[in-house]
Amino acid sequence: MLSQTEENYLKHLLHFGMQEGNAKGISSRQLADKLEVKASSVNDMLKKLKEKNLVQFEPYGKLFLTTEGEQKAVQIIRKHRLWETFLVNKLKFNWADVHEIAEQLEHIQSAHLMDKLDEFLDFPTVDPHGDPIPTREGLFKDDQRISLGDVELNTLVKIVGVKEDSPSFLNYLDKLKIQIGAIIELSAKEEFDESYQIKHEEKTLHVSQKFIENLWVIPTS
Amino acid sequence: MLSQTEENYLKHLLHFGMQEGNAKGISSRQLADKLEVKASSVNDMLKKLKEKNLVQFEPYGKLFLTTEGEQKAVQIIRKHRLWETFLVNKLKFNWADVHEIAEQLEHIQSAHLMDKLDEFLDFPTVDPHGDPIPTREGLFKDDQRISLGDVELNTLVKIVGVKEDSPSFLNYLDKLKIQIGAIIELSAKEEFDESYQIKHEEKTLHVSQKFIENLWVIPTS
DNA sequence: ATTAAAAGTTAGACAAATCTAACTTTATTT
DNA sequence: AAATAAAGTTAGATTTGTCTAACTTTTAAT
Ligand SMILES: [Mn+2]
Ligand SMILES: [Mn+2]
Ligand SMILES: [Mn+2]
Ligand SMILES: [Mn+2]
Repeated sequence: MLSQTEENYLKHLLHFGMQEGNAKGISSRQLADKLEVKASSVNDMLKKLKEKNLVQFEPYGKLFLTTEGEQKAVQIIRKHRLWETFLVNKLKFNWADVHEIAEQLEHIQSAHLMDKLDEFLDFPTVDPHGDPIPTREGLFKDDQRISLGDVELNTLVKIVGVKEDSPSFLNYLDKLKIQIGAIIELSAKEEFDESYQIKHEEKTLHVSQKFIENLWVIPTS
Repeated sequence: MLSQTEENYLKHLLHFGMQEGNAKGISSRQLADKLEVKASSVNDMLKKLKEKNLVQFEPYGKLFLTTEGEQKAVQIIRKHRLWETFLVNKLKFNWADVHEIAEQLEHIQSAHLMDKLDEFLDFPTVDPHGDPIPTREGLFKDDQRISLGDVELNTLVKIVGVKEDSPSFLNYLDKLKIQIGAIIELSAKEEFDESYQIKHEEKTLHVSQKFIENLWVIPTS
């Protein structure tokens, strides 16, 4: 059985897209920053995970999750998202407050519990932030969402999720009364500071590039 | 913040009735057996908990939980029992299967979560095994339950709980179709092997002394 | 092509929670 | 009271995950 720490390393590796064959392999440096430990700690842990056949790497070489490591990581993400869904849908938590608690709950060891919770939640496919919930078998429904940052001006889109679920961003969305499911239009770009105008329910809002890049959308036909 | 290990020590000390002023102070030997560690490990941990003002003890002397230690322990028990209630009432777990998972869930750190869960469960006062759930403030409703082992023959009683929530005992009760709330009568005792006859819904059952001592009951007037 | 910067690695140390083995104190027998 | 057993303590070792500080390799800049 994996320790919570080992699980966290695997999860972050998957979030960084470190699956086998994925070109944009990320540095252990960034992993260290993200996990808020020193690079040497990351190095020590990677050796340990390699020993357990969960990652693959050679000194000064490329780093990858093995299939086994990826599967483990996916299950942790599944648990994280199911718990977040529970907290919001059942316990009526604000969507900005659930991530921290889910960081703890994702390490509870009981496959049976997750099956029961999944059923109780009526088999949700996305979490409160619009992130897909993998199946029991570890499969993600393939999704067509794109970043609002990649959308042409004057296209109608539906917001389906957020990239980063930081409280500051989520609370900002709440303040603007923008929720998942909202239909918006990216109506203008201000070259000077790369800011944008978006239209939402008759109102026009003015937001930053960072803001629009943080939203997942799908075009509405 | 306390580690899970520290929390487990405190919880077990409370279960052993080690509150200040309680005469039946238990030995660290028994604590070691229960926690499945060596006596020396217990000794090390007790020193640490003493340092943190959670227990009080001198070498070769009596051992007690401080008020602070007791409060912490009560909160852990509260969390354990609320989670068990959630698992049975909401996720439809069998009452024999929840203890193990609650052992993990009791260590999740979020007072807000427990308040929300408490509300979601409609403020339960007892867990699925009939054990009282302390309030937010750490108070146990004082209870009149007594052991079925201490009941006179031919008294009608209502089963309100079980002492040990081991799967073997709980599954045995399921097999006998005896649930919490059942009205039974202790109808006869066999001197030879200290076994008993109990009446339950027209049927007469034959059970051991260990069995009846494991049930909490209240007399029905 | 050198040099400088960044990234990655190693050795040695530390705190937490555990252990074994030896020792001391207290309790129980005879 | 002396001997034996049980309980409790201590010292020193181990494992996990981290650190610092020094070192090596790779990448970027001049
Ligand atoms: Mn999250
Ligand atoms: Mn999420
Ligand atoms: Mn329990
Ligand atoms: Mn219980």
